[in-house]
Amino acid sequence: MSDRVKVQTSFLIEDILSVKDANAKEGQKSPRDATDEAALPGSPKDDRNPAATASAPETLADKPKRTRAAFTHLQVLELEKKFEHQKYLSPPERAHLAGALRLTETQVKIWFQNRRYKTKRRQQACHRADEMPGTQGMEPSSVLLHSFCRAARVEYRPFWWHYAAPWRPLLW
DNA sequence: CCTGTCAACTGGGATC
DNA sequence: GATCCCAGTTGACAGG
Repeated sequence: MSDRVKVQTSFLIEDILSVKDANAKEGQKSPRDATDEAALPGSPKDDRNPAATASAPETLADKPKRTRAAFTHLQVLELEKKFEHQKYLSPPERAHLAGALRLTETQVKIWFQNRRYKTKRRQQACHRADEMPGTQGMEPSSVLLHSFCRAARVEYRPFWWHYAAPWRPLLW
């Protein structure tokens, strides 16, 4: 926990580039990467498990804490760019992107999976909200939903608008 | 403390 | 059987 370093996302180009350089030079990565580095695109349900190479935890107390990698701003940017053009990646494309971003293929795959699901949920939520004839008579949750959809259309993604044009109509 | 976010995880179905 | 996907959940973390 204390050794977990939350990645600070900076919008400065030099910061972004320096992060990349730092990663490239010393192989520094998000906490999970340290274990995922060895995760080959094998069985999707087995490529996690950091303890797999060490002795298996015998008790719950021995069970390694689950970590959540914080992708760098640059990594997210590139993933978003790719996702914008392609909602699905072929294995070679995934491998190439993973290599370019110094992520594992599993991480790229999971990211795209989560991204598609997230997009779909947002669309569904917005669709339901838009079907409402105004906010009149809304239940509190619907009101929140409606405001969320409005907010989503102007979501704070300073890097996003440069790339969002092609498929934005679905959501934004 | 509660809540939202998000990467990681699980489970089940589909495809080859 | 291996691998992919979706749908939903879990767990760590940050912010209010």
